[in-house]
Parts: sequence; C-alpha cells; structure tokens
Amino acid sequence: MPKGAAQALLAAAESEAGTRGAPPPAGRNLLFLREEELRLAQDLLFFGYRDFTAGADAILADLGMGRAHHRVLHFVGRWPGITVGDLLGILAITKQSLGRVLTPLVEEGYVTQAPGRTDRRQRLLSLTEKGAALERRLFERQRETIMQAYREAGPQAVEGFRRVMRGLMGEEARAALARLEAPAEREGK
Amino acid sequence: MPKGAAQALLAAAESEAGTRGAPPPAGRNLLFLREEELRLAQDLLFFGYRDFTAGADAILADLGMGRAHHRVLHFVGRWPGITVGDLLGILAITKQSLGRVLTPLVEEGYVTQAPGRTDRRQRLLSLTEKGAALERRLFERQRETIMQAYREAGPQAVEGFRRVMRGLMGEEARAALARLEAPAEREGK
DNA sequence: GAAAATGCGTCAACAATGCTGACCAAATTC
DNA sequence: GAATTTGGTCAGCATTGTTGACGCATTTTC
Repeated sequence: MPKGAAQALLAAAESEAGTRGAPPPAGRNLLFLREEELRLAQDLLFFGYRDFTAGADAILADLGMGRAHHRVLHFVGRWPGITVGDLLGILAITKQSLGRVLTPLVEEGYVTQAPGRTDRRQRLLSLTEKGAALERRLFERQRETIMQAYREAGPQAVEGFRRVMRGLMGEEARAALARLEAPAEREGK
Repeated sequence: MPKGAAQALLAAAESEAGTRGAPPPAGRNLLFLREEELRLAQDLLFFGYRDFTAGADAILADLGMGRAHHRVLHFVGRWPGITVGDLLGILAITKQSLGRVLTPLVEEGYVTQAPGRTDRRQRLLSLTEKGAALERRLFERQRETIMQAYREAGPQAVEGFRRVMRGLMGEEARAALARLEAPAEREGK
C-alpha cells in the first residue's frame, strides 16, 4: 500500500468518523479501507503484545514462573503497600487465581505482607529486595524492547501510541491506571 | 510522594518526549523519569490489550471457544487459502496446539480444507460462510473498541500507535505482517 | 454486645491453551 | 527407491483462568 493511500485512508476515516463533513466518495471502497485499517490494528496488537511479553516470559520460565507472577511483581512494585483487594481489582482475576501465584511469591521471599495499620484484616503487599531485583531484571528486558520501539517511532508517535492505548481501555482500567499514575493518595483515603 | 511531584513528573516526561525543548534538568532525575515513562508503557499494554480482547472473548465463551479459535478465524479470514504450515508460522505455536482448535473448527463447519493444487499434501484453509459470519461478528465487536480509541485519539495518534506497535514486534512478526499486508503473492511463490 | 459484613486464605474441580515427545501416512524431492 | 516434507494424532504435563464452598479474623452495624 503506497504512502499516499494510507494518508487518504486516514483522512477518510477521520471525516467519516465524524468531525468535518465532506461527503465521502465511493463508499464501498471506502468501507473496505476502513475495515482494512481496523484489521491491521488487530494484527498489530496481536504481534506487538506477544513480542513485547516474550522477553520477560523467557526469564520467568527459567525460574518456574509465568506471566501472572510478573504481573504481581509489576503492580506490587508500582504500588507498594497495595492491598490484596486492590490488586485483585487491578488484575481483574479471582482471589483463587491470584492466590496461586501470590502465595508462592510470598513463600519464596519475593513479596512481603504486612497487616494494615487502620484495618488489620488487610495484608499490605510490598516487594522484598529479592522481589525488587527480579522485577527490575524483567523490567530491564522489556525496557529494551520498548525503548527501541520508542526510538524508532519518535516522540510524537509515542504520544499517539499512549492516546490510542488509553482509548482501548475500559472505564475500570482507566480508573486503575489513574490511581497508579497518582501514587499520592494511598494511605489516607 | 506528594501530588505536585507526580504532576511535575508527567510534565517533565512529556517535555522530554519531545516537542518543546526546555533542556531537561538533573540527569539522575531524568533517568527516573524515563523509567516512569517506560513503566507506563507496560501498564498501557497490559490494560489496553486485555480490554481490547475482552469483547470478543465474551462472544467466544458463549460458543465454547477461546481466543485461540479467534486467532485462527482471524488469520484464515485475512489470508484465505493459507497452508497449515504458514498459519503455524504466524501464530508461532506448535502443531498440536493449533490442532486442538483447528480440528474442531473444521468439524463444526467454520473452516474448510482443500488439498493444495501444486502440492497435494497441503491443506489450504479458508472460512466457510458460517466461519466468515462468526469472524465478522467478532470483528464488529472489536471494531467498536478500536474505532472509539482511534476517534478519541485522532488520526495523527493512530499513525504513532502503528509505528510504536510495529517497533515492538520482532523480525519474524514484521515479516509475517508484511506478508499479510501484501496479499498479492499467495499462490505463485 | 450480638449479628452482619468484609478481607483474606484455601480446598476441589474444571477449562483453555501453551508445551514436549513419539509415531504415522501421504506426497514430494533427490 | 530413499529421504524429506507436510500434516495429523495420541499421551502427558504446566500455567492460568474459572465456580463453588468453607473458615477465620476483624471491622462495622444495629
């Protein structure tokens, strides 16, 4: 597909998507282009996500862990002192599924649990040094992948990537992300 | 970390990401900002991909299928007449894993197999009407998600999204994607 | 202060989707 | 005609998700 066509395609998609109102041409062909564009997004997400996770997966496999362990390490590292309930909310899995990876992580000394100060039923989760070290190792691996993609694409593309990815997320994920990005209000509220 | 700091962090990351050029401060701090930026990418990919697939997953669950079935429907639909070997290459899974979803899809009339014309060992895969109908239903569901994200983000962001996602992919995935996007040379080569 | 709700853990069973290893049949290639 | 390639299948295993049902400690509510 020549570059000009891609540009036209974008413009057409945009105009039909609805801001300005230049009446779209042909119609049938335009519909095809739009569909092709969206199918490309499916492809990109499949290949991109798979390869993004591949590096960390390899490290984890050596330790007898899986992607689920990484997620716990990632989000506990991102939000130290998080409660089990909040972690369940972020991951959107069941307590049993989380338990299967969290319990071993605690037993093997990657994660610590501390009783909540205001509510002693809670187990506030944090990474141990060992856990932080592993998380960092996994991060460094993914960092390479992301940095390369960011460098190749350029800063403007990065901003666009962020905007689109945010748009793909549902309400709950956006809320969770907002909380992750504003780590101020943990203890208080 | 006080709220102001988080704001400053985001702003700084933004300015470093690129357009305006106030020279970035400290350096140690700058390294930290870069890391935050990359961790955000991890978050975005996790939440975004999960929610992107959620809609189709729900439809599939009703039919007793999973994401793996969808992938087969998607890529067979995208490349009618694909051989089993090529499909294995695109999905990057084992023959056994593919067989577990492909065989039922054939048996239940979603996918047809035709012996290759030049090489009769091959089974050229295509969607039946039933298969195309299901694939379309799944596509329509994801289309909504993507279209909304694209609309919210704007055409420039879409281009950036594509560039970054491409950058995340490894060599093999890029090659596979290139073949998918240039569906001309199927039979011949 | 008793009752209800909440936070967390656990046992048991099941499903989807990866994997390895082994082996077979048909067709093609050398 | 032997070796290779393409595809299928059986058997077993691991990860990670699911329901459903309890149990315990603690907090909240009446």
